[in-house]
Amino acid sequence: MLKNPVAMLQLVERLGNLIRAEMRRVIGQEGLQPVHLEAMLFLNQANRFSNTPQSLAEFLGVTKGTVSQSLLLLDRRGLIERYQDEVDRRVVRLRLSQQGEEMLEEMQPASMWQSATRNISANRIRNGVSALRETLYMLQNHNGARTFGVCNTCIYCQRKSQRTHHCALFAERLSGPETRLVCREHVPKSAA
Amino acid sequence: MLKNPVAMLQLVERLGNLIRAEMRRVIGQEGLQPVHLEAMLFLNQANRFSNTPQSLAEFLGVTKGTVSQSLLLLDRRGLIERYQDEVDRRVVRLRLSQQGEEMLEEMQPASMWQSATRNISANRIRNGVSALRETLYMLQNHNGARTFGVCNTCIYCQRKSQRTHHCALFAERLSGPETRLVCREHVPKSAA
DNA sequence: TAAATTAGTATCGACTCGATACTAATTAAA
DNA sequence: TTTAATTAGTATCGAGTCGATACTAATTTA
Repeated sequence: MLKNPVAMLQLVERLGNLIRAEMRRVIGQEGLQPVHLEAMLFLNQANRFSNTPQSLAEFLGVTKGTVSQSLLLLDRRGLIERYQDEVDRRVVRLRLSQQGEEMLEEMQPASMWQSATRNISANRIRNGVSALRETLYMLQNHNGARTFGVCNTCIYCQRKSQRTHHCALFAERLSGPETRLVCREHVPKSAA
Repeated sequence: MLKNPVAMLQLVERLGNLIRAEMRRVIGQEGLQPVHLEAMLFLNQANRFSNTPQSLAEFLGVTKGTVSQSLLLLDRRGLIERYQDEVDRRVVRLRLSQQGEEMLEEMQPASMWQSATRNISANRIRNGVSALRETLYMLQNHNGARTFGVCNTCIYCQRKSQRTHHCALFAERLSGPETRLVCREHVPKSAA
C-alpha cells in the first residue's frame, strides 16, 4: 500500500531527469539551457493574464531575479519580445518572437516520447495520466503553488454560448482558442 | 490516440520540475544543489559494481568532468567517502559517509509525495507505475542509455538457493540484500 | 499626500555544466 | 617486451543558473 507511491515518485524523478538531460543535449547546440526551453514552452502556452516575468517565475519555481536573467538571455538571442503593459506600466509582457516560435517548432520535444510510448496500451496510459494529474494538483495544492492548468478546466471559466466563454475572475470575455491556454489563476474544477 | 502520450510527457515534466524545485528548497538550506541530492540518493542505492564516478555520471546524464566537480564538493562537506579500488587502481569507489546517511535520513523526500497520493486509488497508481516504468525502459533503450534497475529484475540475476543468488555477468555471488540494489549493468527481464 | 506594496532589474558569489587538456593505470598490439 | 591505445579520473575555463540583497519606478493603501 505504501510502496507504489514511492515507486511512482522515483519513476517520475528518473523520467524527469532523463527528459532534462535530453533537453540539454538537444538545446545545448543552440547555446541554451533546459530552463530556457521550459520558459519558451510556457510562453507558447500562457494566456494574456499570465505572460509576465512574475508568472513565469512562479511556474518555474525560481525567484524573479533569476527569471530576469534568463529573459535577458532569451531577449539577446532574439527568441522573445518584451513590451510594456498599457494599463499597469510596471508590468512587462512577454511573447515568443517569430524566431522563437520557429525554434520551438523544429525542436519537437514530444517525438521521442511518442515512440517510447507507442507499445503501451491506451488504457494504461489513460490511467497513468489521471493518476499523475491528480497527484500534480494535490501536490500543488499542498504547497500553495499555482496549478497553471488550461483555462477550460477552471472553475472560473463559464460557457456563455456556442462560441463565447467568460472568465468570472477577471470578468472578461474569452475566445475559443483562449480557453485552451494556460492561466496562472487556474483553479481546477475537481478541487472545488 | 496521440494526445494522451503528450499529456503524460507534460505531466511528468511538470512533476519533475516541481520535485526539483522542492529539492532545491529543502536542500538549499544545507548549501547544496538538486544534483547533490540526486547523487546521494544514487550512492545510497548503488551496488558494488556501480559505486564509481563514471557510473554516477551515466546515471545523472552528465560528463565525468562535471560529476568530478560535484563529488569534490560532497567530499569537502564530508557527505561521501572516496577510496581506491584494490584491483583496478584507476577506479575510485564512492560511499555515503555516516553524516551523509544521516542527512538523507532526515530529508525524507518521499513524505510530501505520500500525502499527495493518499487519496488516489491503489489500482490507478499501479497502472500509472507500470505505464511509467515501461516508458522509462523504452526511452532508455532507445537512447542506448543504461536502465539502472534493481538487480533482482535483471536477466543476469540467477537464484541459486533459498538465500544465495548469482550474477551471470560478473560471475559473482550475491547476497539477498545486494539483489535489491541498483546496478549499472542492469538489463530488464522484459527486454530480453 | 505619505507610506506601503508590487513588478521588475542589477550585482554578487557559489555552483553546474560541457569542452578541452591533462595524468596515471590498464589492456591490446607489434 | 616494449609500445600504442584505451580507460578512469582530475583540473581549468567560460557561460550560465540561482538565491540573496539592494535598488528603481509605478501603483495602492492609509
